[in-house]
Amino acid sequence: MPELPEVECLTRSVRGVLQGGVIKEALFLRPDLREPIPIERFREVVVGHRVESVLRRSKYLLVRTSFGYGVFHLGMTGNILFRTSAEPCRKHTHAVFAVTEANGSNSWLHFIDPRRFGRIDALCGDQSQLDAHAFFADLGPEPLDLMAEALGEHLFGISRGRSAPVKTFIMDQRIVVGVGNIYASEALYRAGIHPERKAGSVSRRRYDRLAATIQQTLELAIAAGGTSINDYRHINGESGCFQVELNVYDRADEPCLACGNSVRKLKQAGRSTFFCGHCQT
DNA sequence: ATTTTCTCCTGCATGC
DNA sequence: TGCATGCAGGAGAAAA
Repeated sequence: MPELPEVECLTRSVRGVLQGGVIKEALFLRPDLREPIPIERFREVVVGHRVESVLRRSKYLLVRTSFGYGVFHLGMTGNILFRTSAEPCRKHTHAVFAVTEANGSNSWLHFIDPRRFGRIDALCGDQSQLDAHAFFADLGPEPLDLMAEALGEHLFGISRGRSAPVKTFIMDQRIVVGVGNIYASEALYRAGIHPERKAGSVSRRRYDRLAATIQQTLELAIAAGGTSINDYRHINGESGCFQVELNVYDRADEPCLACGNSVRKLKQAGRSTFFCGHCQT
C-alpha cells in the first residue's frame, strides 16, 4: 500500500517521464474516485500545458504547470503505470493521460485504483494557493525535510499533554506526514517504544530516537522501492515490489527478530498494530 | 479540543 | 462450487 516511500518513488518515476513534457489529453473512464473528479478544471489547468515539475507533498503526487496543479492521491490501492496505448491493461483503470515527453516520444499514463480510495483533483494558482488548499493546509512537516533532531524536537513539543497513543499520534498527518500504518509499527519497534504509550509520556530523548527511526525506515523503503520502481516502465506495467524488511508488521505470533518473543498484534483506532511486548516499553 | 469510531470500496482468504 | 463473512487501510466526517 502506498505510504510516503512508494509515493516518493512513483513521483520520481513520473517526473522522469512528464517533467518538461505535456499531457495532451485526459480521458476519464470513471467520473469519481473518493470524490467526483473536477474534469473541466483538470483540463483547464493541466492539459495542454508544459509540465514544469512533478512533486510530492505528503502522500500526494503533484503535477505543476504554469496554471496550477494536477493532484493525485493513490489511496490504498492506487498505482500509476506508463503504457504505449490508451487501452486499459487492468481492471479499475479510471483515467488515462496522453503524454508527449520532453524528448518528443509519446506514452500513456494510466491511473489505476481498485478500491477507489484515491483522488484526482486540480487547482489553479501557485504554491500559496496549494498550501491553502484543504488537502494541504493542516499538514505537518515532511519527516525527511528535517534533521532528526529537529523532528524529534517537533514531536516532543507538540506531544506534551497528549494522551493519544504514540502510534496514532505519529500517524496523524497534522503532526507529521507520510507515516502510514506499516512504518508506524516499524519505526516504533526500531525505537523500542510501546505503541500504546501515551504520546505525552515519551521523553525528548526517546522522540529523538523515534525521529531517527522514522527517517531510517522511510529512507530504507525509498531505497528499496527505488530499485524496483526504476524498471517499472520497462517491465511493461508490472508493479514494482518493495523489498522492505519488516521486523514486526504482519508478523503476529512470529518470533521477534531481536529477542525471540512472539510479535503481538492489537487494534488501535481501527488499525492493526504489531509490536514486541518485550523490546518495546 | 481531543480522541475514537464509522464510512467509503474492492479483492482476497476463510469457513460452511 | 458458491455464498456469506471478515479483514485490509488513508483520511475525513461524525460521534463520543
